[in-house]
Amino acid sequence: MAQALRFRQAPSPLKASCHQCSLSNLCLPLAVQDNDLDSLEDIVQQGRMYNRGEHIFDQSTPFRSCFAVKSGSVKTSIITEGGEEQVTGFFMPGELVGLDSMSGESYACTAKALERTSVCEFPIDKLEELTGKLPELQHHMYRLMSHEIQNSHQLAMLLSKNTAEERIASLLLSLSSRFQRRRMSGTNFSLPMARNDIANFLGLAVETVSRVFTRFQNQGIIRARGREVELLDIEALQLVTREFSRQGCQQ
Amino acid sequence: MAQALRFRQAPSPLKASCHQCSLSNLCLPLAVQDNDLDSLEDIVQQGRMYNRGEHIFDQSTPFRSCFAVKSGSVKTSIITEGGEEQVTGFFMPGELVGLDSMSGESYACTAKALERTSVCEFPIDKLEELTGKLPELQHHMYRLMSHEIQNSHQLAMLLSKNTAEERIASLLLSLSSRFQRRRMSGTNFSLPMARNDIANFLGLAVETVSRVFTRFQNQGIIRARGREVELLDIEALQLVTREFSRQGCQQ
DNA sequence: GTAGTATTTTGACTTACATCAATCTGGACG
DNA sequence: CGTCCAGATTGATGTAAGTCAAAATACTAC
Repeated sequence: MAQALRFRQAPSPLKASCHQCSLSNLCLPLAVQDNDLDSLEDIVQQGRMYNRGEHIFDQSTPFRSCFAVKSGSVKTSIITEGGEEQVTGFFMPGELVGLDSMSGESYACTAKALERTSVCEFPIDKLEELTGKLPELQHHMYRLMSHEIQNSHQLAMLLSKNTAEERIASLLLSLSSRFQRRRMSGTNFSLPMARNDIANFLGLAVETVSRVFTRFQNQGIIRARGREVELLDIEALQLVTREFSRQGCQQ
Repeated sequence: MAQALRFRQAPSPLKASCHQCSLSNLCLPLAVQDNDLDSLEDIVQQGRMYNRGEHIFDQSTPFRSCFAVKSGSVKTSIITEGGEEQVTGFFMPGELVGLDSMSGESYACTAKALERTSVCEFPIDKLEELTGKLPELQHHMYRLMSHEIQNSHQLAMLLSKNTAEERIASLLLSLSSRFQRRRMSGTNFSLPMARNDIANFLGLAVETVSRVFTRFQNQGIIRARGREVELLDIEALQLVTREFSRQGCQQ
């Protein structure tokens, strides 16, 4: 009952408990010593719940905070002047959203909840202050941002060099390993995003995504019904993603 | 004469002078107060000169340092297992190379001098230590990395949504503004990279790049002879890059 | 349940760019 | 000053994936 009452006042800054969080081995707490965890808790704010489709922030929002996904999932995308959308990433529990926005006044992208989602908020000024005091946390931030650059380069590579099948196989494998990190099934999961988002992210048309899904299904590599996906043959998927480089080798 | 002697011993760690560097308003010194500049100088090492084609580091090199381009220019690329190359960026004087490598033991990419190039080396452990002491420098590092993520997202967008003409126009405009930042001509410059690198970076075939260059030339938008480029009509180029979004608007 | 809308799938046709092949520079070097 | 060879250009042809159109399926809300 007391619990319920606490959640009612969610929009107001509510201290989160990293100590008790099941994601503490994935999220920022991963980088700090137990005795420093308190100082991290001091700056975290328990964010509110977002329903599917709600914006956590968009490109017109002044940049104040980074957000760690606590439950659910988030899609980030850039909206061009012409209204075109480019999905730049999907974020799952334990992952940090907003690292691409630390160089401007406003957020560099729009973040939207793909399902019912909760986040923890890290006000950037407090976070920077803290990373100045905790070298391991600073180091971890550098690592996270660096990793984000690598991810993005990887995506660019996928977009410029790989076929539709290779791109989709890569995405499925990426999702698989991220589910596994959270001790969930890596072969049997529910896609948090629509086909449309997948298509946009991978630089394909929806129709193409759909066709590849059915092709994979016919080949017995996956089983897909709507957003429910089962990876029947992970090795075959891995083979698909490497098909390209293997051919490059032969020449 | 004394000068000449100093440069002879270049390979050994030689303290660089940020105070006297003409790039101090672009590079890391930009972020530090005058009275803290000494501590930055203390950790910088004057790197050696690299001839065109020489590797500054590659994916097998253990990650130790970030490098600021002092003169010349650098190309970074990822080499896949299959030997395929994906160019991930071009770096000009004042820009920092290696930010994508801060999350692993080895460099995440290979950096190659596109012409005769000199760099300043920032050992990462010393740099992290220093950013822990100088909040503005830490802030600047976050900004740089964040900007790198944005750049990369921008590239992904270009690759997944834009035509060959739009991609090339974007690259030309990006180079133009980067030359201008260094108080050089933004309309009349020499491309540091080969057509091949442009093609690879933009996810195109060399032939396509070549064709677009001649098309632009026939339209009177640019004048190009080999690597020498003159932007005759910047507005037209900007128009090309926005062509796409404008059409998106009309629908 | 049923109506209504959004998402996904399937099929027919088109297109921008890749690929293949040949020719044309232009700078390095003896 | 010609020889060489990597890089750049130009042309002809093929194809993966986009676009358009329509049907099928999944959600939502009343």
